[in-house]
Amino acid sequence: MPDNAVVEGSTPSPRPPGRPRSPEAERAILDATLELLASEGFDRLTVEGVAASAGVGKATIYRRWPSKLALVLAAVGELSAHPLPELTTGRTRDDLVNLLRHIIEALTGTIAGRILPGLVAESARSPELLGVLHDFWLSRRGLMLEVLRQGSAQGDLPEDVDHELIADLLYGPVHYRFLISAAPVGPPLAEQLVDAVMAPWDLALTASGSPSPRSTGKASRVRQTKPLGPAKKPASPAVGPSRSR
Amino acid sequence: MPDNAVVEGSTPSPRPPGRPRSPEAERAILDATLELLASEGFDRLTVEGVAASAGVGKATIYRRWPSKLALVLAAVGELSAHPLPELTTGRTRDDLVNLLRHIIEALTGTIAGRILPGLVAESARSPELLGVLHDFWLSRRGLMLEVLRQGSAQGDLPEDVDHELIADLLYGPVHYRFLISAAPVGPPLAEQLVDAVMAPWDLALTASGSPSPRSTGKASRVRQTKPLGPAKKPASPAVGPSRSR
DNA sequence: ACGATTCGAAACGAGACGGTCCCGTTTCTT
DNA sequence: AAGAAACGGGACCGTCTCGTTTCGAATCGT
Repeated sequence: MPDNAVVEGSTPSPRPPGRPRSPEAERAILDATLELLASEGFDRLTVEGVAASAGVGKATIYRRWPSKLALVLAAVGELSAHPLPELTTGRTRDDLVNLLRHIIEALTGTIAGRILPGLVAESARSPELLGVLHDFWLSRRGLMLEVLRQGSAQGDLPEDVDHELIADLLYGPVHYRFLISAAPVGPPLAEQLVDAVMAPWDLALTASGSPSPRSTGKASRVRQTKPLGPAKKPASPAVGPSRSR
Repeated sequence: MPDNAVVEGSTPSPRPPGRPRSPEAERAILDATLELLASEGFDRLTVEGVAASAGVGKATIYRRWPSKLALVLAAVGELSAHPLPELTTGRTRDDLVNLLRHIIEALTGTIAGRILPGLVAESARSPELLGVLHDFWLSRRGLMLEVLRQGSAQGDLPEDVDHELIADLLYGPVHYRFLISAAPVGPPLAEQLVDAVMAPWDLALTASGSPSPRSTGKASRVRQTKPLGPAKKPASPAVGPSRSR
């Protein structure tokens, strides 16, 4: 009978007696879980390691989450609550670039990116984890699809284009370079991709006689697609911070 | 210096005494390793499991490979030796579609696709595994880059286009859908991607002054994409992307 | 002040794993 | 025929991990 945990929200205020659970401990546990998830991966992550890294006892963890999987799900679920980018500048190209920059920043600049590879592997085996990850992706992808629809409505993109395919055309290379190829992934990639996908359509649209007032000015801007990527820098985030024993 | 396994063939004929190692056992071990790698992932794969699944004693495994990692590396390395697609039809679009179909088939129809997620996670932690995987990708990607260069030379693609970026535009969505999104990945995706990337360029090229008219209507389905002039001889002298360590 | 409940720390049993070793048997070379 | 090495099978060891339990101290509401 170890659980019967916290069921707040609907109940008024039962005010359970005794010492309340420490919010700091909870934060430390979740943060340590994410950190170890990034450095060790799901399989190599151990509850003892989380406890030691968070400076808490193992019992403190098991008092809150019944298993390692539940703990990881809670920690990863927190990532989905991260703020989504503000956009809606109205200009299709800029919105797409911002959206891509945002995901690139998330991949290369936050823990989410370091956790992703391990989660991809585990999600193939755990439906619950797959669901949590899917929420994360769908919330991002939804915005892009909205921008694409808006772009079609504004004449920046053809109307009959497959928005899902365009979204994959933009998101795919980012994740491909990040996960599989060791090619560098940086903010310039966002513009390169958007230009590569939009610029030819722009030319085709303007040339085929459907001039939209906005696309004309933009075509000139888009005209100069980024020159070839100059160099490749070794992106090796390999870190081996904590060697336990 | 992972293994140093059987290096026969070059040596004259020392003829080691005793019973030779069984080739069947070696095959069974490697096959079982790939199968368990697919179903369990790297971390959950156990040498005992491989031995049991292969109908072999554990010692038989350790007699050949010194560690679990070496065994996995050998098994994965075998995948890199898989045959690459015959292409060089000379028609850029068809070559690209074939190339994409080939990788889609490899992902969805062979063990390679089932072991990929787990390997992606582990490769972030094991440089050796990363190298083996990289050989696998580079051998494929090299072919695509060659087709793209040929396409630029034939006028099917702009000359100043970033071939690396185009390759990522084609390969990225495939792996993105396969690994992250749960979207279906099937042979039709190959044509969709190639058309989405090439068709607008086609229109842009024709509209920007190329005298050869073709595919006037909607560009979403560019069926017949014949090269402009007489098909230039492919002149692909011994396509040799053979990366061998 | 008091009891309830938390806290960090430590230990526990059960089980899995990697890797080694030994067994009796089989298959090869000399 | 003899020896050498590989074979499948399994016992074994040290280590690790999980999840539970116990402990004294700290902290809260009443």
